[in-house]
Formats: sequence, structure tokens, C-alpha cells
Amino acid sequence: MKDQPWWYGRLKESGARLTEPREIVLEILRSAREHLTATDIYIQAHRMKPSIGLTTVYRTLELLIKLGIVQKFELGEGKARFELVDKPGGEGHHHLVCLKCRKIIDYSDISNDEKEFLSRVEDRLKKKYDFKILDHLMWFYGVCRECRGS
Amino acid sequence: MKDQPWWYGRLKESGARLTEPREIVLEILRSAREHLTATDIYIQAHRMKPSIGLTTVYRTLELLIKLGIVQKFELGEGKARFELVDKPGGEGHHHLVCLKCRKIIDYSDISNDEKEFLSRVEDRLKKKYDFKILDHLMWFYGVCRECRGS
DNA sequence: ACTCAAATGACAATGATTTTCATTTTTAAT
DNA sequence: ATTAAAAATGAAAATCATTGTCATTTGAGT
Repeated sequence: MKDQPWWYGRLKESGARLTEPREIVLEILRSAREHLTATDIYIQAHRMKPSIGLTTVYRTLELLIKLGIVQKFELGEGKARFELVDKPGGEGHHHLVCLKCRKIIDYSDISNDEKEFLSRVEDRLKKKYDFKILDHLMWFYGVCRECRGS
Repeated sequence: MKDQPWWYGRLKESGARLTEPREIVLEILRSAREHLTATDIYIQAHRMKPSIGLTTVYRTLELLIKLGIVQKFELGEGKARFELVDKPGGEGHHHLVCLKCRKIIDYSDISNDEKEFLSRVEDRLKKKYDFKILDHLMWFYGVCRECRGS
């Protein structure tokens, strides 16, 4: 069982069971190109296994968030979007949001420059506010090419 | 009228009227130490002027957001929080969130280091994704001293 | 004071998320 | 394999933030 996805162990350790609905939700998140809403996930899950309920999707997401496997975002749409967290030890990624069409681009080509900078800032915050920093998120807002017109 | 707050002109230019409910909402936001929800604002506003309705609070916030006077955040609580935008020409600020108690610290001691870094990143994103970057937001997540125990 | 668009407030409607509870599934022990 | 206990599920109802409707009020310029 060497080729289980990274989150497999985390789920097991927690005592949670890897049930079919959970596998389905995880698979949908894994193959998603964009950030999905709970309903998006429900619709896809329902296609794969019609007995799955929306409630279970919500509960599964809640569990995965608590385990640090999924991250929840809200962008002022009145509904949340969900994304699989990056593999630990990976580079992390940031977000680029188009303010007009609400498109979100994830980018992960983090430069060394960027990594060094972030660790300096985290250091500074730790000293100044006595916070133990665990994570960070950077959002850039702008207008994409399509929305600016050709 | 030299000592009007910075947003006064922006409101006027837009053609919107500076009505009493709007003044009250702005005053509440100005004096808020933390990020308030619409209901928080409504409760305070209601104390000052009981005739004010929740709907008006929402509509006022919507207007102020459109004018760039107020910024809306969502942190996965299922409700939005609102904050007065920094005075134009100010430094901007970032956020430090305690994952346990959900406390949010705004910090604005942005270093030159940081400013230079951000402009480099924005440049890179512009070239790579053809996005015109207008704004950014940095969130740091961690655990505050109190929540770590003394 | 008067006019008319803008703004307001009460209430209803919407829509995402949560709760409830009876039923089904999974696990671990037999 | 069987079984008992705990965990997970699904359907439906409940909750709660936010938005829409519409009749009434207010404000800026005359």
C-alpha cells in the first residue's frame, strides 16, 4: 500500500473510516480543475452513486477540513468553495482572482525569493505578536486578459 | 470642510447621499476595533437610531464596497465581516488569524522589504498570467499566545 | 414649500448550511 | 461467519445570512 495518496494516513490516524462516499468526494476534489462548491461536488457525486446525499457531502467536507486535508474558501459569493490541500512538503500555492469574472487561478511557481520573503515575514510576526505561524495565504486580485478586452 | 474623512468625497462624487443611516454605519465601522458582521453593525446602529433596519445596513455596506470604502471578508464562518478600507496612499495592512480563538489582528507595519517583494511578485504574475493586479491580501494563520497557554 | 428620484424599512423569499433522527454500514471481537 | 457497538449515512426539517419586493419617507435643488 505504498501508493496511497498522502491524505490516506491522516484519515486513518484520526480513526475515521474511509467509506465510499468519502472516497468519492476525495476523488472529485482530486480531479477538480477549479474550486468546487458543496453543490458542485454533490452533483458529481450523485452521478457516481445516486444514493449520496448533500448532507453527507457537507459532513465529509467538514471532516476533511478538520483533518487539514481540505481547505475552505469564501469569496463573497455567498457560498463556500473547497480545495484539496497541497501535499505536505510541497511548495504551497497562491491565488489569483479576477474581480470581474471571478475566475480563480492557482499558481504554484513560487520563487526562492518568495519563500525567503515569507519566512522573514513570519519571523517578524512571531516576534512582534507572539504568534506561532502555521500557514499563510496570499491572494492577488486583478482583471484577467479576457475581461480587459482583447 | 477640510476635515471630512477621506471617503466623504468619494461618496459625494458617486452621487450617493450622505444620509443618517449611512453616517451611522460609517461611524460604527470607523470606531470598530474588530471586523464586524452585518448583524453586529445592525445592533450598534439600532442602539443609536432604533428605526434603522437590517436591510439598510446590508444595502449601505453594498454601496460602500462598490465605492471602495469598505472591504468584505469571509473567513469560513458562514457570514461576512466588514472593514473600512485604509486611507488611500496608506500602507495597506495584512491579517493575522488565530486558528483557535478566531481572533484577527490587523497589522500594518509593512516593511520596505515587503513592499519591494510584493511589487516583484505582481510583476511576475502580470507577465505570466496576463493579469492586471489591482490589490492583494496576505493572511497568516497561527496560534496566539493565549491559546498556546502561558 | 414642492417635486421627484433616491433611500428606507418591514416583510417575504431565497439559498447555503446544519440539525435531527431513524436506518444502514463498518469494525472489531467473538 | 455472527454479532454487537459505534460510526456514518440520507431524507427532511430547521436555521440563518443575505437579497428582493413594495409601499412610504427623505433629501437636494428648485
